[in-house]
Amino acid sequence: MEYNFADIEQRAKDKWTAEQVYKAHNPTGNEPAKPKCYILDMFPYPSGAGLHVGHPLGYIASDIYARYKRLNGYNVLHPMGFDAFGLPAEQYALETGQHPVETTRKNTARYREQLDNIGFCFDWSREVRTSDPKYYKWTQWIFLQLFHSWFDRSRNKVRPIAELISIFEQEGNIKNACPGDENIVFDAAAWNNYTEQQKRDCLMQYRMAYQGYAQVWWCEALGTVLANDEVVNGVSERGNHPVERKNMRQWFLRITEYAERLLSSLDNLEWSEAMKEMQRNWIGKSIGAEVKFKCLTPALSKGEGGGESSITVFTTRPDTIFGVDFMVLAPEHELVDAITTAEQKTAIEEYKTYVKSRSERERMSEVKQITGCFTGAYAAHPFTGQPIPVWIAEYVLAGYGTGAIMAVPSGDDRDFAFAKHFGIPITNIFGDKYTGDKAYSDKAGTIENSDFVSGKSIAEAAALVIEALAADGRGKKKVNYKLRDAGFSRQRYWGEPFPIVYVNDIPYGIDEEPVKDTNLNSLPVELPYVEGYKPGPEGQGPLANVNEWMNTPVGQRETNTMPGYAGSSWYFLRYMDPNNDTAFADRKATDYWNQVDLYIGGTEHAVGHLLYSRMWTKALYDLNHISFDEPFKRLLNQGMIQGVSYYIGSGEWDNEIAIINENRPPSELVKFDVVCSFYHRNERTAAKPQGKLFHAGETGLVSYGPNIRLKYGHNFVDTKDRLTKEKYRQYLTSQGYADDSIIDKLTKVLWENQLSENGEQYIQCKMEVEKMSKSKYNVVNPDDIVAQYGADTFRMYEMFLGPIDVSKPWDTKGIEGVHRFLKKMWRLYFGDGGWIVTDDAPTDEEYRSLHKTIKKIGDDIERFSFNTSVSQFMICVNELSALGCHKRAILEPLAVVICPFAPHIAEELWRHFGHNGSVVDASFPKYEDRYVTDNTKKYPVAVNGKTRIELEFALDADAADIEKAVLAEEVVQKWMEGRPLKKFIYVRGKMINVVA
RNA sequence: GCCCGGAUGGCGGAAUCGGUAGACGCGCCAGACUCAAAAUCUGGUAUUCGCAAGGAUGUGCAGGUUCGAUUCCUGUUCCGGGCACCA
Repeated sequence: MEYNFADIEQRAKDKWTAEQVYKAHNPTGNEPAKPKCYILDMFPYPSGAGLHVGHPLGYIASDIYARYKRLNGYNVLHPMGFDAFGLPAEQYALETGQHPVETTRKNTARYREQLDNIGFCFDWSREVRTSDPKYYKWTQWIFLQLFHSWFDRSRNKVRPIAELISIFEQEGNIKNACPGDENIVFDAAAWNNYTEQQKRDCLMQYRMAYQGYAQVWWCEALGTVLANDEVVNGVSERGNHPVERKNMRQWFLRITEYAERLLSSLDNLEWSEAMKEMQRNWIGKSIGAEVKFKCLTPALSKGEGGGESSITVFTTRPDTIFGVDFMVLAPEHELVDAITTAEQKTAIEEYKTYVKSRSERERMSEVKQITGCFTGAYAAHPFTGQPIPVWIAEYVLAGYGTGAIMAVPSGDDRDFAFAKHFGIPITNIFGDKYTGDKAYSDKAGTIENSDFVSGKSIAEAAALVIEALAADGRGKKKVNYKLRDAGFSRQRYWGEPFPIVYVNDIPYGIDEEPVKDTNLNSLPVELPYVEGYKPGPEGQGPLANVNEWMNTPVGQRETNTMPGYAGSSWYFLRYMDPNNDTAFADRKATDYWNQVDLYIGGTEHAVGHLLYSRMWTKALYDLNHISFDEPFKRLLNQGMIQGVSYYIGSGEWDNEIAIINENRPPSELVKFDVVCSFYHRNERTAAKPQGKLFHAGETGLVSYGPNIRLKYGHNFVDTKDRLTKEKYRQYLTSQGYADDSIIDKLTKVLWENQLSENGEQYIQCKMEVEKMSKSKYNVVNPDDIVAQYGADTFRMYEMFLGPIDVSKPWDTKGIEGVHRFLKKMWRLYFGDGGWIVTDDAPTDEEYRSLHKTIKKIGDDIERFSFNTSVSQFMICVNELSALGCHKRAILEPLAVVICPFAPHIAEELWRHFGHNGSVVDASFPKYEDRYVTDNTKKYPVAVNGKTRIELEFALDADAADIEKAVLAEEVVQKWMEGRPLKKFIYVRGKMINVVA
């Protein structure tokens, strides 16, 4: 009886669906108490390209873990859903004229089909989609909670804004400094005299969800704001139009208030150190000082305010203050215009224009080219009073620290390079340590040439400087975080609308006066269905075009929408109670399922999604909506599955210039045709003049590199990466080139001189590992693999490829081995005539094979080493086959052990063993110690570290006896070469080393 | 540029706590079965010297610690991910 995976898998799937075996139950109280286990995958964004074999990697891992936990008696929650709002769907809508609702529906259906094909144990009855109004109703609700709350620094938690208002009414903000603007200070009387507008403005500076200003990429030609992704080489990806940074009013989440808690509670999470480190670096806590430098600019001292103006800098090295030779402001710094002298005005304006065209990334990465501009202004050194020149430069970012730095060129590499470049004299404050060739940035030694801190260590000097500055209010100790508040507005259509209405230009939540009593007050605020998604006027989102939606009798609705991470910041809570219409989830459900026990996803979410989710969880915890303040107890990062691309080497097209034009006579431009279809948008091979990307049909000049991409080459090359003439013909046909003359033209340069062993002409292709993506023509669809080999083979092969957390290339060729293994396993159970399992008593050897496997699989699953599990199954089946074992006592437990990996075949075998229920509900077998421990060990015996012989001893043998036996050995004597024994090393169960 | 990873045969990888480097699989080579092919099975397969026995070398590169290093430390090269509006 053959291993007919198609039948087997269909039967298993039908059973699972019919009996709803994967439905997870929230406990009702009178059920037997099972420990819970919440296993979650990062839900996918349903793109139009469908799933490729890389996507399910993490899902298979979580599926194995979920099934294993269930076999071990846990109540398992393992849900799946879709992150369905986002930019790509809108982009696609703009290009094709299909509504995002439609494309999203189609794409999710396709994803669902592909996922179902693989046999996951997801409880689909709990599916969530972030773009479903029933879901985003609660995204909006949580936004309102954040809008209506503030962070109480003294209690280190978020509280309702109503409580802040009563504090203001009684004592002003004396005890609660304003996080949005430290200069806002008022007492109760002042507060009570504020107008409504003034009160709302003030509260906005406290809210966890607030409005402020942020720089965005503005594209005049497209009339829209662009994502970083849509800006390539300084121009818009669509149409190559110029772009610039523009300040716009935006919503933000005040995540910075949580910086310290986000940092400190990392210690309790079972995440990889690397992942925690990335979050720590992102939060970027640094301890230093804030120092005020008085401005010496005449223009300012004459200013109308009359008060002294000063530049505040943040520095992590207050000890180096006597080495300050110049100061640098971010070009966007608010003081720049005020302090710039008349002579420098033009130069400064020019420089600011240049900086507007630069991304933050470019500004931070640039080290070779040093740019900056002198403002003409000077500031006074806080101790010496010496004038210090004030510059602006792109390497200082407005968003970090105070947007201004004190530059110490003798102690900082970048300051040093800047000073050298602009010829600014450098003061040495490190004595002999500073040579003048480069900055001395080591944090060791003493500070010199520095007045009252000369001769002091760095720590002592820093403390003394801060003390001296603090004495008269010119500075103070300061903790700074790199973390910035999260921009929460998008000028887009396909996202959650804000539950905000502007009344007299003041934003109100729809649940508060004066909106509360109108018909606008109910959630969700539904996204209106519109035909077009063109940008609104003046950089507003498309919703600004929908007048009947935007304009209400009470006021105007907010026309921005929420960003992609809004819905994904809390979805793990919704799975616990997905259909609840009166709360985001019932408290009983969230108390029960609690934290996610295991969360699996890619490292690309290290600082975005994972940080925002943690913040939302903390806010909901502080406001007493849930009972835990960290969402993901344990995190596992899966690596990427990369694609394998094949290239045909060719000298002929090297550096050739051709004109792209589809209407040219075919006879002359055959080469170009072929090249173009191979090369389409492939930056590796078609150099893009002037940074341009070519789309089919565009016209321009292209020079070709020496490699041609063989699209989907894995379908054509043989095991030695060779492309035979026949396969090449097939390839051209698949690309729409049926004309043999093309082949002849290409033949001259492409074919190898020698024929293959089979006497065929061939091209030796070059294999390369790249990202698996549609644009690289190397994607492999899991559906094809499942159709050819079955889901069980696919699942096991994905795991067999390598460790879950590292990137590795997909190679379809290797799948045969796993498929052969399953067929071989099948033959333990079935002979030519059918079921051959007997009730014979197993031998000791058979028991050992089984029990070692049970132990290894359990251990491996617990440490997520799934690739070695697959190896162990192979070893076990090889052993049992060699022993001719067809015994129930061995094979029935084996079927259960393999169930997490290959659930379909396990279900089929379970049925043949006569069980009515599903194997999913079986129990994972327990191993017996006596079958997994050995009594003797073959020790490798080394002489001076080199293994020379293997000797077997009992594990409980006496050390002295072993030494005697080893030294008596002829081979050992030979390698000791007559030298006396210096040391005898014996590690029980490991090895023996004789040192002579 | 900064932060975080990774590098082991022709290929994917194993070696779980510093203790026999290359498990398992692919590919390749040889053989069995077959009219033939497929499927299946058996044996071999890091490099190198040697008929063999056996020896030498070998985990990106250069050092270090150790009786012993793929594993720990220092430096370095290359590759991948992230860098705040892709998700």
